[in-house]
Amino acid sequence: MPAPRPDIVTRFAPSPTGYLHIGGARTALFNWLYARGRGGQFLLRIEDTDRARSTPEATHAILAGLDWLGLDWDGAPISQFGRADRHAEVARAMLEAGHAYKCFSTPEEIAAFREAAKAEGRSTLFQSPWRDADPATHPDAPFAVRLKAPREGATVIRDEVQGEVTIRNDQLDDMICLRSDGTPTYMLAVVVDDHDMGVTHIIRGDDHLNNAARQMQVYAAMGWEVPVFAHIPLIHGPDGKKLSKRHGALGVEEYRAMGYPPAAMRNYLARLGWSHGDDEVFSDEQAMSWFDLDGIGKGAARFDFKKLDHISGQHIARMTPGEIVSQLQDYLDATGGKPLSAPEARLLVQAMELLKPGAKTLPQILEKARFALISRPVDRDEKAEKSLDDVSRGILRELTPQLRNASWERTTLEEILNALAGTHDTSFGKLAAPLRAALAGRAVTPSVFDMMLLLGRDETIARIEEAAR
RNA sequence: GGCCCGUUCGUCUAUCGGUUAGGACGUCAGGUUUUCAACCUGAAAAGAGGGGUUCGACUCCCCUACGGGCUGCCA
Repeated sequence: MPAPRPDIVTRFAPSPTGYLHIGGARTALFNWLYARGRGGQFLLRIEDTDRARSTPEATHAILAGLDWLGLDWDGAPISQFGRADRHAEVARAMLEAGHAYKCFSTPEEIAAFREAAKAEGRSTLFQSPWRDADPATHPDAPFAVRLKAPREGATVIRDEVQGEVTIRNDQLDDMICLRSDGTPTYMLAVVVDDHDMGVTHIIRGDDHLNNAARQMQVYAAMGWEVPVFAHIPLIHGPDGKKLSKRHGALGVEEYRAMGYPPAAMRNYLARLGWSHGDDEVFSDEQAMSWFDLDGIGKGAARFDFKKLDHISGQHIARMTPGEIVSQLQDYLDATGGKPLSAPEARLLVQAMELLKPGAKTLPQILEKARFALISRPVDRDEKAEKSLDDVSRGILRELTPQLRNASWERTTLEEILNALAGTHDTSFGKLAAPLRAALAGRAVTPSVFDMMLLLGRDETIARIEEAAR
């Protein structure tokens, strides 16, 4: 474990315009790992300054997503919109200090400027005529507050992932800090909030890399200390293109509904774009102690369900029966399934060792557990029905009397079934199929002996008799 | 269009000037087997292209290609 750094503060700052998608979840995870691994703080801020697109439903979905993923934040989530007065105050201070100015250009004028610039092949960065206007000549009209950004020189971003990134100041325009209706823009709000919240490390998507340069100008104007930046590459879809809803830009709720345990999601997401040597499957504790900014890759990663499945299977294999059952309940809850009753839960805990080998997701365990959860009459699917022909029914009828007096243990049952197969000049393998059909109603099940042992003599015989009819 | 970032097996990645370029997922072959899996063994599989720098480049520099981002009174 690195030395404790309680002074470290990270944050996740989603805008509530939709569900928590996989990219956002990973950004949150990185911030969480970084802070938690160092004894620092992990804060949550909702960037809801866009009143038209922000919704309470989205905020709720994001909080629920983080909650499911197990990413706990410190303190109450902060609403950026709720801090509008403070943002305006900073804008005023910059205005007074001459770091910002009132711009009376209307959106129409700006649009016309850009169109003309484009037509003439000039830079479309807007150059406000009000930048150096005499305040005495200001009209009595609504105005936006623009940052008076330096036009000479360059701004360099020292990024923990991307290295030193230099952007010439003439590539940056005077960004708007306060809209003409007096509300703050994101560009101003992030800086003010990050500063006020004491954020020391900003880990976010690299779609903000260029923005960081403009934001640094605000830090400079206010004389604030610039936090450490780490712009992480975005996640791409399987085709290498931008992630879209069609292939993986699903909300984390979808992964919950697909039955991936949150611990597995954390593990998989952590490995997507970050690595620690050859370590692939690890615990939260390990991830927290290992996670560092220099282990983050520079290239965009693609989401791979196959690997997620594998990681998920590994985690399931390491969970205790009790943990799995409680995750099963969560899965059932997420998918609208009927919760497991107390006896059912106990039964699954007892049977878990034969249920979990090979399972990659929670529903796969449920499917394997089906035989134990159902009651007669056993509903058989097509494949199961097919294995119950007249011959096999006949064999099953021979079996039941033998089972009635047998001692109910694996070795005895094995002897009985092997002997029975022998008398019919066949292998036990052939016999197993109709037995599966009888006991579980499916062609794919756990071992027939395991099922018989768990079901007990009476239920086993009853199901076989039912199938043999 | 301008600016910025990226590019190692199909995928996630290791490598931080000298390696038979390593691991994992997936794939294929074999083994095991009571079904599906799981599991075990093995194999195929990579430095985008072109120039430099250097005794020596995946690694440093430049160009090109491709991908992504920003360029909003969105975040």
